[in-house]
Amino acid sequence: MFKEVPNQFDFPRMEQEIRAFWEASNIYEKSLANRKGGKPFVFYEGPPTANGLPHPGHCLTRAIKDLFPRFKTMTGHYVLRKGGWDTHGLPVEVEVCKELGIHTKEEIEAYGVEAFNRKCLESVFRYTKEWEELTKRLGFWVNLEEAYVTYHQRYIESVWWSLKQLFDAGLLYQGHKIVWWWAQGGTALSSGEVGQGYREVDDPSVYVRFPLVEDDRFNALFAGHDLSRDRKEAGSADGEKNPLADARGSERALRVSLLVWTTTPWTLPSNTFAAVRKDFDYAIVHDEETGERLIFAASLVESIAKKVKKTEKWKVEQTVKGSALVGLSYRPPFDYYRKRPAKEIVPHAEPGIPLGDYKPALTTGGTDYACWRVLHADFVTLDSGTGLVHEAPAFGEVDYNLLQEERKRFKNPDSVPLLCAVAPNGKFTDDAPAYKGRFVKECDKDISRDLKERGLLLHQEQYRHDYPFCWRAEEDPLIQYPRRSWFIRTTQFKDAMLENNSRINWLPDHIKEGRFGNFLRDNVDWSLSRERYWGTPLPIWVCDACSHMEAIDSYDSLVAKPGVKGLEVWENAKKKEPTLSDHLKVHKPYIDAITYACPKCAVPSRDRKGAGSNSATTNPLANARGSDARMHRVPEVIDCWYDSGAMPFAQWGYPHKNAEMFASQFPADFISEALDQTRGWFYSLTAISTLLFGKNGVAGGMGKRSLPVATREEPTGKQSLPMPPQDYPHPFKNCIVLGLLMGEDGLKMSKSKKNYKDPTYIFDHEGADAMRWLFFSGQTPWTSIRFQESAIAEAQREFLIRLYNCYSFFVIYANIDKWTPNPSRDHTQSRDHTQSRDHTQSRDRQGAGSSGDENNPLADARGSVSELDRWILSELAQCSLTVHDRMDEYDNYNAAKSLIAFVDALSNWYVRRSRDRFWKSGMDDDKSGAYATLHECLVTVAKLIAPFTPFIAESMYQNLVRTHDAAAPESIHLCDYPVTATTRTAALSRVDAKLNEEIDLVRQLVSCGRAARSAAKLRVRQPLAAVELFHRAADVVKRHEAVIKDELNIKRIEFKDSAAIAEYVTYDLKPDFKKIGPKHGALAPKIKAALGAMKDVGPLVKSLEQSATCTITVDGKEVQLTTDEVLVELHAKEGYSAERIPGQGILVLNTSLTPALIDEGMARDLVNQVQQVRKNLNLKYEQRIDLAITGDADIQRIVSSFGEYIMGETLATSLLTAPLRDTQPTEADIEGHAAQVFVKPQ
RNA sequence: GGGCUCGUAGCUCAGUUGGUUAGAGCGCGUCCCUGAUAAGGACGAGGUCACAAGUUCGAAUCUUGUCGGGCCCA
Repeated sequence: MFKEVPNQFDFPRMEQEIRAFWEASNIYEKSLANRKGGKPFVFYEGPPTANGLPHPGHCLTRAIKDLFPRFKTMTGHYVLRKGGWDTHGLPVEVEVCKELGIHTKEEIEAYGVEAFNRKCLESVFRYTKEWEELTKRLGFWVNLEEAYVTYHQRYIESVWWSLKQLFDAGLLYQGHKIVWWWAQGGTALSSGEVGQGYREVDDPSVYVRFPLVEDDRFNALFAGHDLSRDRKEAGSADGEKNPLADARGSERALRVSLLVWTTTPWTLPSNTFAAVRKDFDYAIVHDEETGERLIFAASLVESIAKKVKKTEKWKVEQTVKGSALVGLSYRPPFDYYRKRPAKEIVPHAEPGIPLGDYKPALTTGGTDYACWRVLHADFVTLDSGTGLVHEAPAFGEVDYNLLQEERKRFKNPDSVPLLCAVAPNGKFTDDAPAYKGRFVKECDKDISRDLKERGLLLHQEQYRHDYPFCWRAEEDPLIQYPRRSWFIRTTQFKDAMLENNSRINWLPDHIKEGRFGNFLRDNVDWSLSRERYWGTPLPIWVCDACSHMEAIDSYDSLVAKPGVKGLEVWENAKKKEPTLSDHLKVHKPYIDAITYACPKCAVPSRDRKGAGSNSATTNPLANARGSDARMHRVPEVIDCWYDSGAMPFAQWGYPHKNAEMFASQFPADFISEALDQTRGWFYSLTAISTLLFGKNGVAGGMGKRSLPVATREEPTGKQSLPMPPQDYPHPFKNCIVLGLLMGEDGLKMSKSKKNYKDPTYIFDHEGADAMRWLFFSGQTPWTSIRFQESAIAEAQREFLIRLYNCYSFFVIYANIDKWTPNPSRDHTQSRDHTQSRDHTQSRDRQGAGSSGDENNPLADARGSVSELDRWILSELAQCSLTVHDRMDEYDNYNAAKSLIAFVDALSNWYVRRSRDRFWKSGMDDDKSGAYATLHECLVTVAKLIAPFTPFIAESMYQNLVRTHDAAAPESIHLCDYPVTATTRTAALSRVDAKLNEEIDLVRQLVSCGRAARSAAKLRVRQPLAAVELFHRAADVVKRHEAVIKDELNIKRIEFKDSAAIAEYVTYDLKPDFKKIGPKHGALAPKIKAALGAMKDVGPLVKSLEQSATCTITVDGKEVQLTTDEVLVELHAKEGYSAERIPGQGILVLNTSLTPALIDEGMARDLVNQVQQVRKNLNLKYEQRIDLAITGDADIQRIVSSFGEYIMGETLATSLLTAPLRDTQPTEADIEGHAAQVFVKPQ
């Protein structure tokens, strides 16, 4: 017996029971052990942070992360699923700060970094329980017990190792990064924080003259202009001597100025360049009044002339492209830097030259001014300003990038200085003596006044725009400001990363060239360091005397350094509080306390040449003799994205341990995260892997084979470290980029709006399977969908409940008939791998399952004579193949569609058509064939959906298989998938494509028949004499005549030939554009029109039928069309209950009724009424009854003539036409005749 | 401001290398069926495929622009 399946099915409760079973029986562990030795399928878990509660979005990622590993496991792969947690970073610090009620770095330091980081450690696992519960209820199988944790010492040491590789290869360097800086608080703000603080304000907006300097370029540009005459005029207007004239340039040139616009006057003292766009048009405007010439964007001349009331005086003398301006040299608005000796600003500059005249060497030969030139920049626009942009690279990120680009032109990039007259506290430094000590924003007005007095200010106005302020000190404007920062030279690997990317299978594929590809093409060096507290400490130690630097790759190697000191800080803390996590010792502040002797300073100076930078042989005593210079760690921690991107090796502690494990689990076959991770995890994985293990990678690339071992100071193991594969792609081959989940209202999910249901609520109401099924089947995974409870319930109805109904139907009748499956069925078919160890449970049955045919225990199903059985099994085989093939391509959406279509066919055709077979009494071959077939379908579908909806699949399997076969695998998740790579061919042979096509046609034909009935308003219970049918595939229809008659409740099908059908139909001819389009071109629509305009297409149809061609006249030309170029459509003539059947056919309903047919219809109505009564009485399906029906003479007649039929259908053992005693009758209306139905259970 | 992406029926989503009649489910309406009943079936209404221009014999599909949503970066 099968376990009864309740009508009121409780999915959530079933799921909890299944989960308990899995946990009690260690099914997940067994599913791994079962595949040990199988081909590995490598999955990487992108670590979530557990310091916040999981939300529905995490359900989607965790569901898809579960789907493919389960599928791969069932197809024979060994799929390790190591969990992971991301535990570092600003979000954690922010949480702790909230808890402590503090904000700033000063407050954190006042609280104590030691105590603060301990708080962070406590905080990161605050919601672990919730995460674990979510993971388990969702059915996500992942090893959380051995999850990697980014703050663990072992993990951090792997990260250190990788950073040391980069450092030693010169890929880790210090530079500047322009950050949004809260000057009063002395801290940088994250982009999220900056975003919160934007406010609309009025700032001064100034139009400033940058007078040009006379040089070759200037003279070339102004060769045709007579500037001397203007000088005289100008001289008389402005005074005798131009105060700006000096060595560089002449007064002649100073009469021509660039017109530059800015809303931050305070950045002008630090001006370094002016930027134009090469392809814009610039006007040289001559002021006929003053004689001066201004250069700015041609399209803005009119509007700016209006502003300064020069519409009459300004004349455009010439228009040039921006490219003609590039290279021009100008006089900056302030002299502070220009007049200072270059050597003060650029240490390697030769002495005695002012910065204004400093011309360092170019890589291409020759020299150029270091500062105050016109450059090209893409970001210049004409939306506002003058088309000429003032560049102070210290105070803008794009401006800084421009500086970096410019530096590349010079032999020594540092020749171009980063001018910054502002201190970190937001006040001017000595570099701008006039404003020294004043907050920059407060100097705007004075700067404008100064410019005006010196004749440099053309115009000034107020400009309203959005500007960020500090979110915790609303009156403090933020400024962009350069900070020292550590960078990884990722740009050097840009091409390698692009090559790597080109091999990755991205889903959807536009990510490859779109979002991710663009990001790689625009790659800038990775800003690695963070001036924070809770993170992986940057493992670089610097000598306080000579600035020598070393990277450290493990705690042990640090401790082994000569003259190491400061270990006691950690030891004392641990002594004081023995429960302190040992992982903290590699964190701030303990790690910062550790110092050691500088190996360079330690050696007498004459020997220094010989001392390598990472020499471990230096005599530790040398320090005492030579110097007391100490190596201190730099204060920064690293970007936590680096942590997560290092997980391919760091999760195993590689290379300090687990080298083989790493080698066997690299690269990943499959990862998946949401779209917002493109520049996060996807990038950090790709960048780190390419730099370390790519073709020119520093830790495994070609020509660097020794690194993993050689850099270790004390190789502990004797085994050599296996090299990771270098072939791209790595570290992941396939990546599904998920869409983002929106709330019920289509907007971003937000706790305060309460626009989404909590995952737990869904688990309790609809269940995890329902949610998973929606994710997998509702849309492609990269579609951003609304997370709506109703959608989950709907997906559940459409598939899970329909499947459940089939399952329930089977169990009900199989139990009634005491039918049991043949237990010799094999559920573990074959292995994808040959070297597998014995699989004792089913070893002896292996042969039967693997070939999948004659000897197969399914023989009783497959050998069935019933066409219906053969058909559904063929459809089952087709569906299994499709699901396998789609899943193999990571296409869960179309796999699910195929499953939906199959269950629809099973439910709405197979089960419905088979009812009589199950209901008849006794047991014959047909009936047992039907049971075996339905059982086979249900078990196979359960296996097919096991990766999708693992709970209901398990529930069905346990009941359908395990109750009768104790030798079958303990869980469905230990079974083989119905189709695997090795059984694919066998599965293919089980598909009878012709039969599938035929039944498909029959189903369509029946559907048309129903439509015809519906149009004639004839209920299906009313039998009809005949339909008249014309169809090209009449032979197919004839083969399935009985089915069609039964489905349509008709007595006869009359087949008509094409001559007779003309009576019912008209023809419509249409061209097949796909065929005639390329052939006839512009004539195609005219052919259509010509065909449509013909009054009688009969001759054409006849011609097509006889000779497969026909000829029509279009535009006076004869055009020949062949059969496959013309679509012949049939239309029923008015007055017939007729329907057109796809595939060229027509069906006409004969609607005339005879008394006999009416009687039969009423008999069926009576049966229906009796069944209704049975149901109301809650009778068991197999309950026998005594039946009586009373009514008028017509009813009496029908009961007596159809008595046997009625008794058979209603399981009545007697049928009377007089009331039954002690039984309440049920009144029934049979086509207007009153009847009373008496039902008495026996 | 830049990059990417989406915009198709009341709702949620499909739509294969451009082919002239754009689909599914839900919802709605009418009807049917019901010994699977938290079902099932048929039919119907509902779409200027965001808008505009262009390429083409032909555009939901390709190109450009505009508008709107989203993500990422500024």
